[in-house]
Amino acid sequence: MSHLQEIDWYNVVKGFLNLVFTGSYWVDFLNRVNRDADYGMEKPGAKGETVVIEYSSPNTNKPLHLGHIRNNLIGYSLSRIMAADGYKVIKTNIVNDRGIHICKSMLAWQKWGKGITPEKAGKKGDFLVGDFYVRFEKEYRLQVQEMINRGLSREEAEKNAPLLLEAQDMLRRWEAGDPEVIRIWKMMNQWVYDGFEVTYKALGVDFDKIYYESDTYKTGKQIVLDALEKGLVYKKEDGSVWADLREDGLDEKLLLRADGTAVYMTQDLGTATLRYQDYHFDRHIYVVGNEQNYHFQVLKIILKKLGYAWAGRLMHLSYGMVELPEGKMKSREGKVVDADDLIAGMIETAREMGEELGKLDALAAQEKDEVFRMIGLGALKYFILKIDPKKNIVFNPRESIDFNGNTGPFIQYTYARIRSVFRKGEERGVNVPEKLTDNYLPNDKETALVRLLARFPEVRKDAAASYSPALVANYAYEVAKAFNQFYHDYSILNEENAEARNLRLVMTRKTGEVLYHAMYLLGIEMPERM
RNA sequence: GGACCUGUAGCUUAAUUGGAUAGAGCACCUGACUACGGAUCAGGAGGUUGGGGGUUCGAGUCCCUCCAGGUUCACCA
Repeated sequence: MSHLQEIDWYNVVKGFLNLVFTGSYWVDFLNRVNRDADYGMEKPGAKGETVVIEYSSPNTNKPLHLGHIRNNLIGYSLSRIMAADGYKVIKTNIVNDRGIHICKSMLAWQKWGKGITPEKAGKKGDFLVGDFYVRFEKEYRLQVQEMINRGLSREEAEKNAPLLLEAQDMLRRWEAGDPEVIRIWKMMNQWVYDGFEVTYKALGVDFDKIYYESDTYKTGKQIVLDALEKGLVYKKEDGSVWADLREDGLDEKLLLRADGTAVYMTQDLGTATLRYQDYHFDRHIYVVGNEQNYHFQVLKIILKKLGYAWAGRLMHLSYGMVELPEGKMKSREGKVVDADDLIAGMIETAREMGEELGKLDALAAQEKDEVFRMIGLGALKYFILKIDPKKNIVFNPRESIDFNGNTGPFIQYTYARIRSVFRKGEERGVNVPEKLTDNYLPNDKETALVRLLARFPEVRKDAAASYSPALVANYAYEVAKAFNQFYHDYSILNEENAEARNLRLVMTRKTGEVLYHAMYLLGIEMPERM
């Protein structure tokens, strides 16, 4: 033990061997990483493997809500974490633009819309379409109740309400290519896309490739028909097509309806195979809520049954639901935390707090807006991402999201402080040294910070291996906290001992870089001042 | 009913994957700048890790069982 010069001393407590690194070990570490501005980050693609990450996956019949925000943030963060782990990453989205849900909105618009458009209504298109979805649901409920009053059972009524039959008929006409149905469908979907675009942009997420269910279901149908020909799946008397999963301990699974139309599973079979053709991925991660665990279990089994060797490369990152204190969010009943509102509200809160602190009064209005936007979004994103993805979140809209403590703004603030130090340093002509000597060895607070910095690559790797942005978020907090503790007790620029000042300069710059990158991995921007 | 997930301080949560006295933040109380930024820092109080068994040197973590909550088992997506 004594011949290892990196070890200062050791002791044994309750069967544990404690090794304490020497101060010069940490000086060496800082010298090793000093000039590497991308310390801890791999080059995207360096690994030579491709990972496709699907997230967002909205239905086109309503605006995005808080649940989608969690999905998007996890997916986007994960894409950056995987890229920083050396993967080539393809960010992708499947738009569920087809199906009975959109037909419901279309039908309601046809019946009661009087030709209204987002322009005429002065409303975002996704909200307008969502209104008609709610309207359909309301009228449908009325019809059902009326039928029950006339003596039908609830089940019969729900199944045979004229509005539902009309919507189902519309879906059949859509799949048959009826020009009028297609026209309305295209028009209303476009309204929704335009609305989504605004939300995605506000949230700061994007995609490399977007798939549309209205395309992929055709591939899916073809796959099922081919499998039918090969005898891998079978047809029942009524003409519906099924896969038998009973030897896998599951049930039978419908793949095509009796009328030949596709179901959800059909299009996902198509989407997966199209993506494999497009990217020959080594891994494919679906960021989808845990309510679809069964779906993805079945998807993998069916693909395997159909002979696709890459079925084993599909992973489902199953995250928990976001609920309200009164229970699950329900779009149909309008009980949701709307994404646009939440984002705007966070930015507004950041503005109020910022104006009150008054630190940015010297900045132009536009610059201030930009900072408040970063802080509001930083608070929201960090709040969501610091929680283990697989846990459910209960979000109480009446309790505001914190800006102090273990929060995004705390970390942003720490970064702004660091930037401020270097701005001041430049004014005074202080430079960060190329190399440190070990004439000055780090004190306790400095050592605590540096050893945290040394853990960054490992934390980043763990986050990639376990698909967990939360690890990065909590790590960033620890670093920021350790820095603030050090910063409170010691001077950097004002330190008179040049050796000590140099070590602090190197360490502080590295802290700034690590915080910046860690937050980058979460998709959170860092302001130069706040 | 079957399958899967979750349960840690009033609230939000962490725990190096089986390791040391379960660690933070919010809220509550008490303190700290003529300093490079107080959205900060220091301290106090707050825990039978849902209950009970078991596995072993050692369990918040693994196994069994019960309790509570959630999801799913659709010719919805």
